[in-house]
Amino acid sequence: MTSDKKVRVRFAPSPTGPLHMGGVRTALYNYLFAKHHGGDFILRIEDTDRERFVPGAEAYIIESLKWCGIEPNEGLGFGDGPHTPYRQSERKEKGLYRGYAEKLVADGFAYYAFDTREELEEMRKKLEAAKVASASYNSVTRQNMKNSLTLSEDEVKTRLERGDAYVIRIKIPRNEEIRVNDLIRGWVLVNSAQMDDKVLYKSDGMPTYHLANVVDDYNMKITHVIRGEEWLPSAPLHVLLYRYLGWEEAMPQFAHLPLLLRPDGNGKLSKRDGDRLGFPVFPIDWKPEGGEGASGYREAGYFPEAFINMLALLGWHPSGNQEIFTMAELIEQFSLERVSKSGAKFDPEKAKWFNQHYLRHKPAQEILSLWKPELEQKGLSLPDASLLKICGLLTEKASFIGEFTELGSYFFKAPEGYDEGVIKKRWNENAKEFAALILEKYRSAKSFDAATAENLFKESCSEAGIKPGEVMQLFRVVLTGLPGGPALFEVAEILGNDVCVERIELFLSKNA
RNA sequence: GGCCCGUUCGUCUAGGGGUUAGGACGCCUCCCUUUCACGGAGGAAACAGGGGUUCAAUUCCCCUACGGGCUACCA
Repeated sequence: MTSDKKVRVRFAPSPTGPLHMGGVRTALYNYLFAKHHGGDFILRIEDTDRERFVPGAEAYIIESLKWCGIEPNEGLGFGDGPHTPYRQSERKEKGLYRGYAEKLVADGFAYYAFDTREELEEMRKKLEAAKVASASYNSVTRQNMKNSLTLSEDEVKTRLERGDAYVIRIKIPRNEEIRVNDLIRGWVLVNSAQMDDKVLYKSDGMPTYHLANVVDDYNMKITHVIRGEEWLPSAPLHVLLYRYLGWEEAMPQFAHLPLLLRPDGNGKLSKRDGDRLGFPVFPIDWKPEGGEGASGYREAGYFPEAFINMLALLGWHPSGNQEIFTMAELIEQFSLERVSKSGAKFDPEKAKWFNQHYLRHKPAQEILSLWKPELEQKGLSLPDASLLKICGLLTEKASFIGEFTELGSYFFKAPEGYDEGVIKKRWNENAKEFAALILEKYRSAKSFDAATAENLFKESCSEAGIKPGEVMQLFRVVLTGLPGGPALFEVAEILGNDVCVERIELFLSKNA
């Protein structure tokens, strides 16, 4: 066990595009685990694949984590730290991987392979034609390939000196039981006969994920590797690497997280799902330089707390029935033991519900500050005191602040049309009498608040000889144009009696 | 195909050898309410199938089915 050591975990994405919500969840669980144990959370960029590198992806990852409040205390974009650099391409430049690959060769755990892509392709075709179960470069097939195990020492030397292209492959033993202890799944056993001689060092001079990952985790003193389930099949390879490098004592513990599945059908959630499903799969908007972008939760109007809360519960569950969690509560309660084993499709409806919940529990002042930029942009203004009251009323009707402007349009301007159904049903002789009465009462009101507005309304009703219920909705339509909305007299108070009078007059002018 | 992982309401999940199998979202009904929403009270809704083990299995074991992942000089 490594329990006596300070917990250190890392999130190690590849900058091959925007980080999708599954990646954010992996980062979140790493963060929660680290904080729960008073440990460190590190961000490392695994950019060993030059071909898939996407400009802007790295900045996107950093900004996403910041928006979510998942702040690494060490790593790229977060002040670096004692193990700088945190970008694998830069670590490679410093020669941090090469030596380990050479050492593995020297120790007999790896070898040089000179096969061309065509030769590899040919081998696979042959094996497939022969109906071999796994057409791979392994303990059997390597005997027929061009590598330092089959070539003479002289030829290998000549080829290396001549500068022939080569890779370094791990020499997987022929038949050995490899055991991986996964904190979520328990022991996983794999026979090495099923494994292939994975490339550790590429011909372009870059280490592959497997080598770089193990070397960095060791050097950065990582104690727990928490990553997606797609890595479970290569965990035995990593175990072997720790062993061959002589680091078995320091090997981190593994925890493979269940995958986030596509809500609509089959397969794991992928970056390509973009906006296709009708909701975002990314934390924030992705706007590549030319290419096609995709929308994010931030721009869709989600609060980071809601997004995080929703994500935390997608694959992890506390022992009780609590569903609403602050980050601090998540940190306090999180444990890998309570992470589920099976993949999760997520439900956009529930995400919305979380947002609605957080919206309702936010102070009006904070909501207003979030709404204001849109109001200013659209040239809509009212005194803050009124806006604050409007926020209070609209909060109960909306799931997102983005709905406010439309939902409360009548606070800013007189209705341009009236709900026809209500008028047809309620605009009769009695109503006309009521309208004349309330117009006068509102016009001469000395002070005006919700209670006054309601009292005057009721007086008008009784004087016109009708029940309030008969004209209540009509009156709402007169003031707002709409058949539904927040408490009517609260609305009237915010509008003020002058505006109410104007709107009654406007209505009468159009509906004589 | 091979290897690995998984399978409780539509979805996220709790639970665990004997339970009325619990909660949440969504859906439906009722109450509150001028309306809509909120809130409150209810309701419909699940242990993939087959074999074992056991007095007893949804829970443990095996098989099958289904789902997922991996199978690159990608991560």
